[in-house]
Amino acid sequence: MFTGMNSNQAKARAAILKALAHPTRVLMLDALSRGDRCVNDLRSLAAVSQPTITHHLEKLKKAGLVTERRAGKRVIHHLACPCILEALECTLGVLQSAEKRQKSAI
Amino acid sequence: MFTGMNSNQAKARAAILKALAHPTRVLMLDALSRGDRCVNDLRSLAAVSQPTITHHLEKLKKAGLVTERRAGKRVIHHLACPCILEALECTLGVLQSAEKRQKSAI
DNA sequence: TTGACATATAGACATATGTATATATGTTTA
DNA sequence: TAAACATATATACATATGTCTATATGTCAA
Repeated sequence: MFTGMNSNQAKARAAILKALAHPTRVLMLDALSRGDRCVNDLRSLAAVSQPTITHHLEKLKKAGLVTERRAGKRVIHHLACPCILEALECTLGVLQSAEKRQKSAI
Repeated sequence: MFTGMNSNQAKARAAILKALAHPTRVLMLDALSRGDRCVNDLRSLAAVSQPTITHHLEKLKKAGLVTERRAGKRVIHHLACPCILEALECTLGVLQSAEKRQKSAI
């Protein structure tokens, strides 16, 4: 009998997806996909305070998506797992098929 | 100048990722990837009440991930956008690379 | 048409999340 | 070493989320 994914696997996967599931964090990962950034660089992506950016980075680090290193005054953040960009990418498919459904419904 | 993803794109993508980002919903999507299911079938995946399952399905429907049709007493749910399974799949890569990091840290 | 079954809705509630302000810590440079 | 800059931590708070129980609605079958 094939029972599919188990509860622990689902929990682990959901935890990673949760780390992605915020507009600001999506923007941060997108930026990091094009190069490493310090906190201040990332801050310019969204209209939120510096502690809020730090907080979002904390979540990404805990999920294993981002690593950091200090370089002088700055703390540089790096995309630890570029494979996660596929998850970002594949949301596009959902948006497009939703669009298609809307058009055909006219 | 290349500015990457914009705020609206990020919001739309995050909304879809948010719909995925719960253990029960991950289990439901995994089950639906192997065939259509009614609410009661899906209920057996997790130890939660029927209204809670209905609530999770509502979120998946709003995100455009799932569609439904009535068949007699049952309401059958269908994976509208199988491409979203790639997002589930790619979390595996993150988990594995986290595992690898832990081992090398010993 | 009544009873049984399947699903949806309403309402309540505890916890999680995202945000800000104020402040502390760490690092460089004058 | 003092000032300036970059980041982190503490705290508070409003809103979102996940869950339940109770109840309503929809559908079939006797």
